[in-house]
Amino acid sequence: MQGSSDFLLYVPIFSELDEETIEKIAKIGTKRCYKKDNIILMEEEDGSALFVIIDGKVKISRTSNDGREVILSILGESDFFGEMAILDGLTRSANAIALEDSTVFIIQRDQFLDLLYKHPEVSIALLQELTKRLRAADMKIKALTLKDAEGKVATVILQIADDVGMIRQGVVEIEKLPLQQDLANMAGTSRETISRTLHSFAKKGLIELESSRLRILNYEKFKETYH
Amino acid sequence: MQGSSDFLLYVPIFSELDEETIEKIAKIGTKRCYKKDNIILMEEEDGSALFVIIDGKVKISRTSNDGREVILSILGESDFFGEMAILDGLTRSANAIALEDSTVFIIQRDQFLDLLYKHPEVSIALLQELTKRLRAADMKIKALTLKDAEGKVATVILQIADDVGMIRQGVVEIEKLPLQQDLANMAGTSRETISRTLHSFAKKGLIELESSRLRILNYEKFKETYH
DNA sequence: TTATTAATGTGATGCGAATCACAAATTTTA
DNA sequence: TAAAATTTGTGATTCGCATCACATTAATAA
Repeated sequence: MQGSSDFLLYVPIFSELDEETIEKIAKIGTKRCYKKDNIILMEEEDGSALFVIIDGKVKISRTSNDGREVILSILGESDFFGEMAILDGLTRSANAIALEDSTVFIIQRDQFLDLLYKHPEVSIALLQELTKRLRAADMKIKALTLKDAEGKVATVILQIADDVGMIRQGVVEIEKLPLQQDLANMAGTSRETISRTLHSFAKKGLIELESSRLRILNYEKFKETYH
Repeated sequence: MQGSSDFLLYVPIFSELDEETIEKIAKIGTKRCYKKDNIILMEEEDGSALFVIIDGKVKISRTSNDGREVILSILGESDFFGEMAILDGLTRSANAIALEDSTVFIIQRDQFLDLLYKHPEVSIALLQELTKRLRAADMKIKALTLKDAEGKVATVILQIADDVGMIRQGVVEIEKLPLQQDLANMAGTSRETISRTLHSFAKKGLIELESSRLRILNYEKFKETYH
């Protein structure tokens, strides 16, 4: 059945595999749908699997005892998660919640480990992906440590732009900016500060806001100013 | 020459390899010494290699334009660094500076990549190590985002305890606590706050301080309180 | 040992941003 | 399309902690 496993081709860690292997992977996994706001997996839960997002958006977060939340990342189509628990066998350290109705492809731990042993190129690709995430995490730590609220907000905007921004002649557009509360949970500031800062950026002519659309008017300059 | 490559046995990513392969690795790399405070590698520098610490301590940090520093980690014997630039080919994102006179073992990029392809078990072990680092990074992001100064300091102390703490009947001892300024750069607070917070912990009976030695009197309770 | 430099302790002050409070606007649903 | 529920905007207030300033102690060099 041609096309049924196409989505796997766009997953970075599988993209180097030949068609036959991709088909095989498609068979060992299962698809599953999650409604908006539903929990895909929970902190401290064990039993592990790799989740590949076929369609939708998923929020990866950690929460404190008193219920406050840090959003570590927002993942979209062909991103994956759940690999950490598979690799080190420890319990999960984060939650995954569907931000919109989402479909995910699930590969169980053993099958995935098997894949790693049989196809070293998957390991290498996975190493590259983890490296990318580690770089992003280090950047975030730097921002949280050294920057003021304005700088933190800018860093989050840039991160989202890198993830889902559309570039059109120097202008980067984010179609559906997350809610201010979510931005706050990503930036480590308050919701009110997000509101004030975005408007201050707009006043300075750095960005343009209309409803949930955000345009970075001069991406290079913005990056330069707040990198 | 027996013993010359012993240090490689304790490096997690090599520990699964047979003696012969270890010997081979020992031959393709070179040793190098760095005096205290010397730069081992610099941000934005390219040309990559894997560095394994044979002896000493190395500080991995990032700096802002105005010279302020975030310490991402402090590494010791048989830890390694430099793998990110190797894996994704991008320029370095951090500095490495010798905190004391240190000896490192250097494997050039190509040789290391070769090793990864020929020995999948190295890849898997490396994946585990990167996962561990990612977990630590996520924890730090959570602490920086959600916790107050006290919580941040506690998190750093716990991290150091995990890295180099000696356990003796429920008491965890850190022999050589980093300087307050370095602790501040790790915790994302000021030097003064480190001083005040440590004394406040001591007053509460949570820790004991004597010169550069720190004892966490009730590790479990401390972890519980500030986790 | 003494002199010099580095690291730490601790009060006083000020500022950035969290929090509170509520109005306005937008989105959802009935 | 109106009503209800979210989400956003924006002032006023509070508070944590960075910063400043300097004394004290510890480490290093002379």
